[in-house]
Amino acid sequence: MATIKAVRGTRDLLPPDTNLWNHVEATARSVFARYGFGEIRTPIFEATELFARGVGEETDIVSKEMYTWEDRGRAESDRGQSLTLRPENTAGVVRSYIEHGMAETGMLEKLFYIGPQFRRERPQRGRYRQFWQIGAEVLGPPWSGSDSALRDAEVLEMLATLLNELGVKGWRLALNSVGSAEDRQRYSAALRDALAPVKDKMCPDNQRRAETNPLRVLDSKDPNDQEIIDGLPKIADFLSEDSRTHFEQVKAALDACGVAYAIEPRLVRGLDYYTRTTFEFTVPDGSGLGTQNALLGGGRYDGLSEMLGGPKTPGIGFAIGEDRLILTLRAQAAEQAAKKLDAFIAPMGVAQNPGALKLAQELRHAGLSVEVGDGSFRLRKSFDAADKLARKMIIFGEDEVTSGILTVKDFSKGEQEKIAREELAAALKN
RNA sequence: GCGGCUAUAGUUCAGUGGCAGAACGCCGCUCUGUGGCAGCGGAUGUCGUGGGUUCGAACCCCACUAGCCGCCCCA
Repeated sequence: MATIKAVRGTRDLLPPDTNLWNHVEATARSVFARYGFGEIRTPIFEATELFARGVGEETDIVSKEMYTWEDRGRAESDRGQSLTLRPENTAGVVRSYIEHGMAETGMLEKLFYIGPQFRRERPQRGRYRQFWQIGAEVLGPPWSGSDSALRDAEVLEMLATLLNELGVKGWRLALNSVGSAEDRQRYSAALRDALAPVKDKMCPDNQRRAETNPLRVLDSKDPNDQEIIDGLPKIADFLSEDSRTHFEQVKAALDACGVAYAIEPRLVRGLDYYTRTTFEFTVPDGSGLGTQNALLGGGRYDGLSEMLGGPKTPGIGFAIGEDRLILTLRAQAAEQAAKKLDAFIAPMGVAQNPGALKLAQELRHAGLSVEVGDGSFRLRKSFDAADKLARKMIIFGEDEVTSGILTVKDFSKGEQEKIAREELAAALKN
């Protein structure tokens, strides 16, 4: 009979890998807490319309990558509703913000999330159909200071701190401003005009983009088209006074904090809701990501709340590709020191099993990590198992029970000592 | 969604038309309370799935599925 396997583009995360996942998430939580972020958990599926309106009907994500189905509820109210597994989390967070009237506090909200997202793409290294994002959003009514450049810089500085604390090497921050929605509109029109006479000479992909989304032409990697692209109008020339000032303020604050960045006029992000500041953190070749070298991306989305029918709520946020972060850490890290248990108890004979379990209970209650072997194991087998799992092995046999003195082998030193049972927990902590 | 490469033991892989293999790992014994070394023995398996060619297919052909690499796009 055919065995059932994890569906394409999904995978199991197993120990010891999950240790690294937990480490990454714990570090992120710790950093976020220091910057005043609280955790939000939104549903894994939402009304399809949320993403259509928020992320943008024309984006690849919405037009061809979503897992969407029609609900079959009994109630008239939910029958036939179109639902979608979330392809990203920002729209859900903003929906929740509006729904719970968080704007009414007049305060800035700082929210972070960690969770799976779903996109139906061709799987590849660093790209899965169920993938994890660690993200955060800063949002609030305009009078909360949510549109201040200070917040952009704070978020970027926080990301630099997080990557450094995780030990990511060689990261690079690419920064750009795509301007307000109006700036973008004008720039897009200018690009279309500039491309019209020359697009026939470009590759088919770029010809298509010139029509549908001219900003994306800037991203093109096609070497033959670079000359044309270099000659296109620059976004910087289309920024309004406000947008320009805002961008300058972001840069000034980053300079003050010593966060290095590279201005990249061609950095255009694909989601429709981005305005003004956009950014991306990449890692160098050889960091385990292949061509998917974007570790995280984000930007400002001053109009998103209104697109979803909410009050004017400027915001800025980012999403880290946790799968990619893990790949990078694994590729960059020298041999990961395997986490070992504090002790392995080897009962000598099945008659000692109950007593061995009792000893394990005592040690575990004392805060130690302990595994128990089985009395049927030969001593040699116990040694083999213990050496793989634990730093020390406790021999638990008749002699030890009657004398109350336990034999403890320390694998790192290769030494063996006798320790009284009352002192065992304390001794194992060293 | 498009193109290329790949799929054999738990793992890494060899085998390119004639008995299904190696290394590591696993289990047992030498060796019933002192292992890791060594020696001996053992199990590894629908050769990704289905079909075709052939006296005979892991090997050649077709389809499918999955993985990897690139494109598109994105985290």
